[in-house]
Amino acid sequence: MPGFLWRMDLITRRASVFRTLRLKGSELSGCHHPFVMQICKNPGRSQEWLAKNMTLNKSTVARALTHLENKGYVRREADKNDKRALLVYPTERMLSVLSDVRRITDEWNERLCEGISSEELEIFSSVLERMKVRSRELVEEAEGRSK
Amino acid sequence: MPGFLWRMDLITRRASVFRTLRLKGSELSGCHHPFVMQICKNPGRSQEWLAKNMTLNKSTVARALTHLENKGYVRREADKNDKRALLVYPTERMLSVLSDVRRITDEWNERLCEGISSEELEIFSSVLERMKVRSRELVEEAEGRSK
DNA sequence: ACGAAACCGTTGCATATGCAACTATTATAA
DNA sequence: TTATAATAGTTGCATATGCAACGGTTTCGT
Repeated sequence: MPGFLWRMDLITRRASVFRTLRLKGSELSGCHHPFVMQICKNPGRSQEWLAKNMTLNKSTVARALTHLENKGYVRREADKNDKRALLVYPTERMLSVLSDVRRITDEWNERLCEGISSEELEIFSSVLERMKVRSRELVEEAEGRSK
Repeated sequence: MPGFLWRMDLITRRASVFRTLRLKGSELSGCHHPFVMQICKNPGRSQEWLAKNMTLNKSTVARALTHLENKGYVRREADKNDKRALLVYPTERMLSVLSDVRRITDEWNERLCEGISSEELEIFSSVLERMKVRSRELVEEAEGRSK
């Protein structure tokens, strides 16, 4: 029972610090890493889709993408079937930094798990996955209730 | 192996959204919750100690405490043994909102765990605790290396 | 004892993020 | 069909957070 919330919060913040330290000199800040991952894994999605799936405000997504577009990391195209939407695609440049992003996050994940048995990790991963799903439900419920 | 980092990041962000929604009308934002918890649990610590233990920049802590002090939630006293340090104490007002903060975070934690067996949660908690410790080591190592 | 280094807090500047209001487009319902 | 509601994106404003530089204090090495 003792506060999963605060412990995850701590670990997450430390992961962010770790990424930032590993990124000195890079043009991309640690905050852009999730965008690199999401956009490369899901090319051609709308900003709205990205905001929902990353649980970020759509204005945050819009501004991050403006920045990434100016730096040449993404391309945005109007959706032909829905003139409201902009579809986001990675450029070659973004694809070329994907491996760096992966390397840093993989290093974090691997070293974070040192000394933990694979059986434990298996269960941990399974629980984390269910919590991820559940967290989405809880937020949607809370959002619905507040309207 | 599949990205613990991003999943924890998502869950953590959703927890933040959840707290914010539950807080409509309150004077304290979701960002202040960790301060309430830490200061009530560890009264009389320095800002530096809080920054280290919350993995926040000391300027962030300083500003949050200025805000909380102005609103009457904390009291800061100069350390008699070290004129550099300010010791932070909760006021009655902060103690009176502690139960609300706990209620919101407890609700999140409990509902996040629905459908997960106590055996699994036991292991999850144990792994999370080790990751918390390890995350601190990794950040300290990365900080040392970057100097 | 003294000078250098480390430590603690503050402040200026920059970025990240959120909320609410707005525009334009699409979908729905009467 | 037309008015209304829902959706997608942008922008102004506010807050949260980080980094670096600074000033005062303490510690350490010589």
